[in-house]
Amino acid sequence: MPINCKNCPLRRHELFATMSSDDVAFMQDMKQGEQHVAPGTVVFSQGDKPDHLYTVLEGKGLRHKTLPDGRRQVVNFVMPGDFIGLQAGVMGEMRHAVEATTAMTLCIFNRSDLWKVFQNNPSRAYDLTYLAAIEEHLLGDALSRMGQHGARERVAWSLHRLYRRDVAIGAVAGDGSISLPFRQQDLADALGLSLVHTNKTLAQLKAENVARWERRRLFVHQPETLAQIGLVEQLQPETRPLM
Amino acid sequence: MPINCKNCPLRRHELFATMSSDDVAFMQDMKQGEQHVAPGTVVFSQGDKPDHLYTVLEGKGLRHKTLPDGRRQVVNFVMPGDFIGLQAGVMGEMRHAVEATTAMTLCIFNRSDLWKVFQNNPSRAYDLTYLAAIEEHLLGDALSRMGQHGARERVAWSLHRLYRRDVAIGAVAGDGSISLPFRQQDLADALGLSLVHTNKTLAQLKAENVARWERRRLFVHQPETLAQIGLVEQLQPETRPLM
DNA sequence: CGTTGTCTTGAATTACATCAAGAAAAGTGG
DNA sequence: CCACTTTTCTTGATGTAATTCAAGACAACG
Repeated sequence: MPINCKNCPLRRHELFATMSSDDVAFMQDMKQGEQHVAPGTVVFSQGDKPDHLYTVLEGKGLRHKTLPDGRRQVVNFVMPGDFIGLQAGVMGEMRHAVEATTAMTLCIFNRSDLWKVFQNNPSRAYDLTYLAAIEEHLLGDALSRMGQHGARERVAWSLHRLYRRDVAIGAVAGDGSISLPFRQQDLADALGLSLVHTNKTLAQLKAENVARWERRRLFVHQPETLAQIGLVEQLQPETRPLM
Repeated sequence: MPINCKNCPLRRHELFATMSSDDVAFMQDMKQGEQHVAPGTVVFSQGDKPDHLYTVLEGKGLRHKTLPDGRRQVVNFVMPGDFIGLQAGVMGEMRHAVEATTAMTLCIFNRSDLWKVFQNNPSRAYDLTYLAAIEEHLLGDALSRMGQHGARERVAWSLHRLYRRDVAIGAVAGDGSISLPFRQQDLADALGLSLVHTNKTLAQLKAENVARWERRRLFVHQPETLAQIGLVEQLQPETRPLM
């Protein structure tokens, strides 16, 4: 029994921009159902021209690019509320892969309906552009970190970002930890670091009692120390559209 | 005397997707005029909430981010045909600065008209999303290069990309060179390298007679050697919307 | 023609990668 | 539930690509 958009639990969080009830109804109408995928499932492959686009309702995953020489860059981590496949929807094909790390629940949309959004619902069309712009902004940020900062800053920055996002959707356990179901190799591939060096940097943050990542869970003991190390600027809480 | 969109010289190039004459008329109607800016002009500052958006008709520039610690990341190079300010248009404020390196001619649009595009012209609205998606793709690519490759690969990749783009718009001089009016420091900041190392890498490519960059002009003597070094995959010629 | 910005080159230093090998988890099948 | 295998994590030692420092040459500019 799929969730009704009106009651979508994600919508409650402040992270997501409020929608008019018309827009909610519109989305409900476009929603084709839900899909559950197992951990490790490749939702999109690089080069895919998929028929469906998805909003992530539950679970976490990775976006990554495979380069001509076989190396892998993790472009982003996929979190609940993310809309995936827009790039292919608009450009024709996926330029990166999306892989589920945990089990995921996906809200299904038809790619062919994308055009109808632009024709019939300007405000939702605007939100699609908004989403693409946010993605661009996030990547620009990541690029800057990679280009200008060292391993310690990068690791702290990345952990901080993952933590903030989960806090924003209330995905914090009683012990204050969040789910971080990735391998150190994934973080290394995201930050352009070697596995070994990533490991040593994480060990350092742990020894300083700033943050501890083990058993697929991240404990941030000193959030703003982490922010300091990661050179995170004071940012007004951002909101983003939810499709 | 501003250019009429119908006769816009940029539109002729295959790089840019063809537009219906209705869309051309629509753009013409939105066009507020043209602006000429001198080299060094800051078109947008980071944090700006500008009233205007622009299409670059002539000239080149830089998009860059200033980080909390003062370091600078060049996020992209701005070329004729690029649409700038969309991020602020949709997100409210610029997350990076845009600076003219040469004199530039800009086609002016009102930010307040952006919403009208979504309301009245679905196909142009779609193109805006397309542009944002392309930007995202380019940044993802850049991120991958930075994360996974060494200085030689990065420099070659970047030069190749700049070269390809200018070839696509026919901006190649009789001697086969293109205009590359940046400092080595700018390239270094784009690639996350030090000025010194960037310089030495360029010197190496020059010694190998692959490419030579001097006096603000780039000569690519061996395009596909450059592509090889830069690990550029065979890509079908992409087209992009022109606003 | 001096002043300033950009480029160039060499030498010293360092942050990070690579190599190697063992320890701890996490799966897998009986 | 326990052996067995595989994956992931951890740590030390060594190597190297790229940074930083320093100083001079060249261009551009007023």
